[in-house]
Amino acid sequence: MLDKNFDPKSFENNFSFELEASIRKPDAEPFMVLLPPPNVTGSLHVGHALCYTLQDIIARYKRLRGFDVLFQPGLDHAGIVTQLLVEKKLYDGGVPRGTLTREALLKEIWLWKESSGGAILDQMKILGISCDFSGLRFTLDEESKRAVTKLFVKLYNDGLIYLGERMINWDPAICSAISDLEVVEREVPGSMWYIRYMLEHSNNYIVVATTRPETIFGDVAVAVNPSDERYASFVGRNVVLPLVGKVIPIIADAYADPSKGTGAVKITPAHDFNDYEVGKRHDLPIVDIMNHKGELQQNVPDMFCGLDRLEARKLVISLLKKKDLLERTESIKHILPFGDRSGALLEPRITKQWFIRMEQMASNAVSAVRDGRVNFLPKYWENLYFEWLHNIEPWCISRQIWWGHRIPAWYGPDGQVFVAESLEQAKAAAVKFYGKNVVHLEQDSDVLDTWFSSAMWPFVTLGWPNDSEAFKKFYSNTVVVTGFDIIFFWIARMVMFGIYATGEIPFKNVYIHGLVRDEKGQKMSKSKKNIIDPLDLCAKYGADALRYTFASLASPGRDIKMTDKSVELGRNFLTKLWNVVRFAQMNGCFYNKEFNINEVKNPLAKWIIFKVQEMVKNIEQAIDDYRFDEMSGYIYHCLWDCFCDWYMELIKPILSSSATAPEILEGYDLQQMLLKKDIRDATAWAIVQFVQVLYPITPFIAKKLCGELGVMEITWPDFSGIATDFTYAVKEIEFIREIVGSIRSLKQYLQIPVFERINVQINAINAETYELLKSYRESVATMAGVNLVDAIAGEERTISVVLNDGATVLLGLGERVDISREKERLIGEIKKMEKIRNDAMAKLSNADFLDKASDDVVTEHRKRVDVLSRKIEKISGIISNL
RNA sequence: GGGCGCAUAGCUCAGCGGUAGAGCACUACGUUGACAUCGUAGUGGUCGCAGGUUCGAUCCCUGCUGCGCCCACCA
Repeated sequence: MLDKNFDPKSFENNFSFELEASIRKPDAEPFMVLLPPPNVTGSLHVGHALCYTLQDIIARYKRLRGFDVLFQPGLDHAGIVTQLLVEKKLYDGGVPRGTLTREALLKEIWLWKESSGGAILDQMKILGISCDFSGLRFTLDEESKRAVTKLFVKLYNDGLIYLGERMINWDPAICSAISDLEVVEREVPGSMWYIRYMLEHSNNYIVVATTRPETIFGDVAVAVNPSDERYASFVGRNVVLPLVGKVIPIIADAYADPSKGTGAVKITPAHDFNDYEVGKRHDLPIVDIMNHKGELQQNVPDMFCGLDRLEARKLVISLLKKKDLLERTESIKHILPFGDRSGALLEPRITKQWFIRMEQMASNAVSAVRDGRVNFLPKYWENLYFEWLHNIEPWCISRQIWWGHRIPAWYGPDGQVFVAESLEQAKAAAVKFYGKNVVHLEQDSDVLDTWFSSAMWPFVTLGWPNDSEAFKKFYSNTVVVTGFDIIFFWIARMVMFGIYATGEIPFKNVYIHGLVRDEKGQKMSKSKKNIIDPLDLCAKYGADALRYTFASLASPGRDIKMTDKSVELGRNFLTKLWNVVRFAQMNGCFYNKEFNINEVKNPLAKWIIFKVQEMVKNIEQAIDDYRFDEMSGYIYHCLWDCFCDWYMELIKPILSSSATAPEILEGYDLQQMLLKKDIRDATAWAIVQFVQVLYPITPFIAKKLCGELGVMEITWPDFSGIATDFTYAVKEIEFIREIVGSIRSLKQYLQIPVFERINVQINAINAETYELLKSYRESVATMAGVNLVDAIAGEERTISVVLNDGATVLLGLGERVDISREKERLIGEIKKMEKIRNDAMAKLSNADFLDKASDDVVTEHRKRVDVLSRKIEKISGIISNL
């Protein structure tokens, strides 16, 4: 028997889903849920919890529907994040950064990975994510390494990967190049300094505005706009670079914007993206003044050597002031680039890096979505995808760190590069190239951007480049669920690499869920201290309640504002479920495998079967549309509103009737007994259906209740072979609901105490309805809190309700009826009805409406007018009799 | 500067060319043998604004306003 208190903790820990997740069905249709591998350093935050829950719902649902579901977990080695984390730990333990050799550091990172990496996997189990953990993959495992090397070499041989010397975003904290996507821009306070650049051989000067005075040592020109008349006479002359004394030209270039600063801009090709382009146009020298840590190093006066750029800035300003070359300073707010991982202010730098040419792959990726092979949900996210792919830049894939896939390129003594799958192959290529044996080849020290291997995830996890069975079966038959923030980082790159490497798209559907925000709609962040920990919520409300809440709130395209309290939605619902099952149990409703829907006679049972069937149909549609909110909503309303509030209430008199078991048959009404058995079976049956459709969303309680009910295996409801016509039963119950509802409503309106069971007489419109009422007498009386009588005594005052079919409900009120108030109420009723009726009548008298509106709509309006007219007429009659 | 999304009850959000919905909150009553994590009945909305299309617009179109986001620029 279920406990009186619903306590998820009492059973959630007892269930593990690894086994069922690992079951393969070789002959079944394949379906893959592509789980975004969390960082090996990660722990479960609320965004993961949402994302994984939605995927798990799909995976479990598809399993129930008979698919061979592959839901494979993995971990991402997360190059920069992980290396920074371990270096920090080492630093805290007294090992300064940069003191370990490559091998030693990698050993430390692997040790850390084995001991404390992947904690998130256990947290996923608490949430009930049904991955096949036996198939766990890592983006840096041996198979991935082989695959990454293979793909790199293929890209290189196809001329898509190249080594180039270009300006890139450099992170001086990590001392590595990063890709454009890893740059985050933030507005920060700063200064604009107006500096005098003296004209050569003159006392005249030109004022240049800059936010980066320390780069003055890298200046190679001052640019003005060719159409800027203020400076027309300056073009072609030279200025003396302040603090340096070097002479540089004033050039005319359209890049200089007369409306910005003073209209004259210093050109520092080594340290600014735009200046780099200007320098190329004017064939200017590149004067690099910084090292990899962002310190001024070369081409600067001695006193600046070794100073950090920000320190150098202060010194430059003070010196300029001394020399009276600083005209003025302005405080401004400006947007500067920072590294997304390190948070450091980035430096544009010209370095040698590996790049991938993206145009062709991007164009193929665009086509895949354009022609519908890959679908975004909601569809509008494809705009973002297209926008990025249309303006795509070469992808800088080399990183100057050690934790990651080492670039399979080797250099000969003269710097000649050999890209190959192994040192042996590189050597062979070198021998061929040099025409003799090479003593030593040096492997490129860089590793690949983490996203390079992530982009291969859909096929690497299936065994690519081997021609595996898994690959043939599952590849492309896939959905991926993720947040919009990694559409560029991951989704677009998977499509590009997928098509390039395999010729096929990696997945069919991309479901983009919303962001989980705090109650004010703010992003959760450590600094704002508004983080909600999903594990706390699991501990407080249970994993199922959290999962159910996520499903309910997951409306497409909407962010989710969430607080602890939101989870009460799920908790309350599951409490309701728990209690109704307990009640059924108390009344001897246990799952009967022999229960045959086609043999059900009782209208109540028929009604609930119909409602459940309708619910299941709706759920199936909802989940096909990825409408998790609708899916949970259908279950919620069917269980709570139909099953608990009506069905269970209506059957109570039957369940509590004395008819019990065949062995004490004697003396009891056989009809009653059979009816009771029917109702018990139907009740248990309905509960089992609820539990089954809830299983994808709330697997723990589903398992628990199935155990209680004696259900061996959870399957999806199957309504094939049902020959029952439910129409009449549905009509019956709707009629009963209307009667009970109207009596309740009136009783409260009249402020009649709940415990006072007034007499009620129902005037049926025909014999059929009369019979119907007889069989629901007890239920109606209990639910409405009244005595049903055949006739209310003549002297008693009554008031009436007219039902939709014309039947009348008379409430006997003794002497209490306030006639004028009652008149008022009825007139109010009529007014409401008249408004609706007149609206409909107006439409029906409109020739255009009759002509152009669909037949269904016209018929419906006619019916509306009929029903309302009849009711209005009856009520008018009642009024005039008062 | 370019683009995307959102605007519906006090709050959080569904919905949709044909009588405006849910949950929470609120009000009244209720502890009746499943459930107070509950029940019953209510209150509450000219569906952001202005035009247009349509027999009919909260829904479709255009413009505007407000909020959020993405990309680009930023001497």
